[in-house]
Amino acid sequence: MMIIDIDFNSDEALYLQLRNQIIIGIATSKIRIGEELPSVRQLADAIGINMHTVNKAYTVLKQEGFVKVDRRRGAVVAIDMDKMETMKELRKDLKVLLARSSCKNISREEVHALIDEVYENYGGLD
Amino acid sequence: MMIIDIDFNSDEALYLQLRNQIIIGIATSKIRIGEELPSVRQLADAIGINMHTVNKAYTVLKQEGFVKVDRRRGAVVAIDMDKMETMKELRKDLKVLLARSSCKNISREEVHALIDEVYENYGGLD
DNA sequence: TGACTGTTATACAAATATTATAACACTAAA
DNA sequence: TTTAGTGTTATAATATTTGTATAACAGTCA
Repeated sequence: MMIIDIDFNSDEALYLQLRNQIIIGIATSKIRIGEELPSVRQLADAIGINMHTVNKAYTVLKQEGFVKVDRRRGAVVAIDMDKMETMKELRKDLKVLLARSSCKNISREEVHALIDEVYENYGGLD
Repeated sequence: MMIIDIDFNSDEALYLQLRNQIIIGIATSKIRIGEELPSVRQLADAIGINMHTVNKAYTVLKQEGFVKVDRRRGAVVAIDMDKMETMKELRKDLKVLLARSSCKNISREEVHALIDEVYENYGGLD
């Protein structure tokens, strides 16, 4: 199972930290397509948080098309290829992110380089 | 003065919508460095929201180094060049964003293209 | 003085986040 | 068939965040 580390001092909601780390886990193949996520009770116990907080993360992941739920196997990684929807969201997020960086004198080239850096760090996913 | 349009049906907090739009406004030179933002009361009236909501947006912008406060002139656009800090935050945001896109089969090249597209749309800021 | 700044202090309502128990329907294995 | 494991749902309680509402304060400027 992948390692999840939650920052209880972060201002980011627990269920969102969980969601983000699971998405990163999928992208970096620490969790494979078809693989089962730990049960809500297991993961909640392991982290030391409530079952419902994990359940909320799983529900969001399901709505966003990262997992499907199988009665027999629990939450299973399964990607919905809603590429258009995702592109739309990405564009909106990037608008703010690029405005922020531009204000702070971070050039377009530096952003491109930063992206490549993150990709390399992930170990060449493409 | 720049145009602010708030989506009251959005799940994004009003003060964050405000913050983001002002940052985009600065990046796209709709508000220039040294220029004064409308007073909290003026802007609140114009949008039809409470003074404190605008004040919160301004406080966040100040903490993040986008405006400074002048007793005489109110909130003035002034960028703190805390480039290192901003880079760190960008990297963290990009980690999640790129993981998300990678899961949805959006390639590295498509992300680069999307970024260039947003930049072009802004009118070539650098 | 008078009108305007941001700031601060309360108070309140609504929504969200988190925890806590408990039960339900279903599945798989003993 | 019992038992233990899934996710799901319901209900309740608490804490935090968000947004609004008044009101006052100290400083600035015409």
